[in-house]
Amino acid sequence: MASPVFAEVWKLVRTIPRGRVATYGQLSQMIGRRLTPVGIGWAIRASEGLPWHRVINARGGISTDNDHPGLQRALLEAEGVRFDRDGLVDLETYRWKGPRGATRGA
DNA sequence: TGGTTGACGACAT
DNA sequence: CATGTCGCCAACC
Repeated sequence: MASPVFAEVWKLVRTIPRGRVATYGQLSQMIGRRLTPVGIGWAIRASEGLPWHRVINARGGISTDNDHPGLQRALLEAEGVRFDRDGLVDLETYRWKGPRGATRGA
């Protein structure tokens, strides 16, 4: 693979529980800021078979609508993630806290 | 080899 | 509150 950081991103994305979401900036910080949010996008885009639909922007909105119109939202809704009228996810509710954040009850 | 763009984010205006 | 600019890492031309 191109870079170990990519693998980290992939592993991290794979760790996101079903019905939960993470932001690009969040993942960027999780890997120690070794990759910028844009880099996260690159890593995910260059991967296959990942739950990429669980990765959204800092506003809780979809940033992949250009590549897959409506797909990401549909996939998330299929997992029980609700969108408001602005098409945004309530990060306070669905934001994934990380691999160790699971220690706390929902 | 160098410059620009991008599945983004935060701050300044 | 909306728009503009810079930062960041990797890919593309």
